[in-house]
Amino acid sequence: MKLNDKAAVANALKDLGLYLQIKGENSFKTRAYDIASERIAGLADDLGQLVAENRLTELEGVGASIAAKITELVNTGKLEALETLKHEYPITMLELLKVPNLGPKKAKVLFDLLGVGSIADLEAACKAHRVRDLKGFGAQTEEKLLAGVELARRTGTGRSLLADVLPRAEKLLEHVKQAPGVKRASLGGSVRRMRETVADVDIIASAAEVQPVFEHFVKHPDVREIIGAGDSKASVRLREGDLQVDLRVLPDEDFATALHHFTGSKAHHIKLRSLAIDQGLKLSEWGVHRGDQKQRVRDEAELYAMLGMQYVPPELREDWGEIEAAREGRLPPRLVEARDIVGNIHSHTTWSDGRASLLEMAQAAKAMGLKYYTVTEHSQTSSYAGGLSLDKMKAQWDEIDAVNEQLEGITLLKGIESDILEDGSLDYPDAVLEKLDVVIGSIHQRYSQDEDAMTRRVLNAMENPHFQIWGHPTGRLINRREAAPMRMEEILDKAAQKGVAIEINGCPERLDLKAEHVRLALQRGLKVVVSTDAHSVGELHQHLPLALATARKGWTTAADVLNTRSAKDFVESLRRG
DNA sequence: GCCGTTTTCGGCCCGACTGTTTTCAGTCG
Repeated sequence: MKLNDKAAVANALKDLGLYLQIKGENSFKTRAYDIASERIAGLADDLGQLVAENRLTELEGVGASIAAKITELVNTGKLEALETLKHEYPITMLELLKVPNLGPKKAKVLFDLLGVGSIADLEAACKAHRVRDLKGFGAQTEEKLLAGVELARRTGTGRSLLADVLPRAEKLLEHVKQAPGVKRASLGGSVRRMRETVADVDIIASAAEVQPVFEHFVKHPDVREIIGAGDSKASVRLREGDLQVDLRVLPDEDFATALHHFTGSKAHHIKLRSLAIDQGLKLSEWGVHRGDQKQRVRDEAELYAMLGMQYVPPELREDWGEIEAAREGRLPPRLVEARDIVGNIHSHTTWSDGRASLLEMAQAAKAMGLKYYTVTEHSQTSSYAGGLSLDKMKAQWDEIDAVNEQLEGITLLKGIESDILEDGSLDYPDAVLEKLDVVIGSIHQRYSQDEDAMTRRVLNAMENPHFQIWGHPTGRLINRREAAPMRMEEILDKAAQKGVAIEINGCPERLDLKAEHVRLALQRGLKVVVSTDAHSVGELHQHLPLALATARKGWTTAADVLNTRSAKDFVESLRRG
């Protein structure tokens, strides 16, 4: 069996690393599997091709040994070393590591001495008080592990949608800014890096005195319990969703380096610190030191300048090549920002499955300062979503004309979100499509097609000269539905050849294309649209920042985005051939 | 296990917090 699935290969390597940790392997060895796993997960190239051409070891962090394991995985679908370990331990062994405060060392002791090989085993052992007498454990640890069992069960994957967390995090940040003596405060961690899912919230603040800030922080009504508190860090859990929030408070002179440290990512930092060492510097949350001499760092820009590289925006700090690019001056000078966006792309009204009228949506877009608004209802095959028949579409054109008459300062563009049918054809005759300003083509059903069929379906659609924007390309729903199987590189090559633009859809659970794929598209010279796919006025506001965040994370500049252009330029640049 | 313009062997990012200890190991980010 062939396994050309980056996520599956990355997971196998990660699991292998975890098993080796439990076995007590050298931590640098287990980390090597971790690094390789992340490298594969974020890989731009086609994995099958790298294997076929024997080029895996060209990847940083992949040597002969791991290359052989990846090759085995891709060619056979299995990994002997991992299968052996899976037989050595219960199948549920790795789930134990999801319990807070239980790492590989303690898990090994629990398994070796008590036979604990699952969360259920752990619960039973704790309740029978068999854990507290083990060396290195105690009554408090036993209680913590028992509480951790509850938490691990409740939180499932443990990662929430960015959109669910971001507003709550911003609210807490505002609260922290109000605390006595706070000079500067910012979000950090994966929320600041705009990861599509996040596990917790980090807030970093500067103040002369720490305790008053902590006391103010934990009084927020959203805080359910205090998990821990030291000299510089307080951790709490929120009432809703068990979300953990860590607050660090430091002297203002340490703010920049602390913010940088707690923004991460871990991989970005590990590489950056190695670079610092090469330059005789030591980098940590407590600052930059040359010998015993602490260097003054006022902000993050100064930190990167000190290391002789371009400033790296938080969204880019993933070790996806940004450090090398920053050293060589190849980072985009400025990523796209909210102020660059002048048109709303992709939206639904009560004509199909939206919840606001055309006029209401247009007025809201105008109030946001936008200059144009594309009307793109569902097409006739999506009857479940109120897709427009030909007659209805023509009737809507009259209303669009009327609203255009009525509203000053914003232009409505006539468009459609056409289904890409099973064979790749669009949902209306060419004679209708050619009358529209904007045609988005999206897949809405028959996700079960295999990779070949799905790839052919999209390639066929791109042959249609009226197909202008590929809408929510992979159809994934984060934490709910996998991306449709397709050969993304091949399709993006075709899109580049045909002049099809790619949507970056800002629905919280779509964020589709995702950032890694956005980079692939940009590398091929493709243009993107930053879109809301809004079904209500609220979603116009909520989705745009999420689409922008995804675009930025994919290294997008204003010049790459078509809806930074005037309505006239926008429509003209969509026209093909 | 990976890596290399002082090295093909001997390093590998760094520190806070906690609970267990009586100087430290494990976990976490």
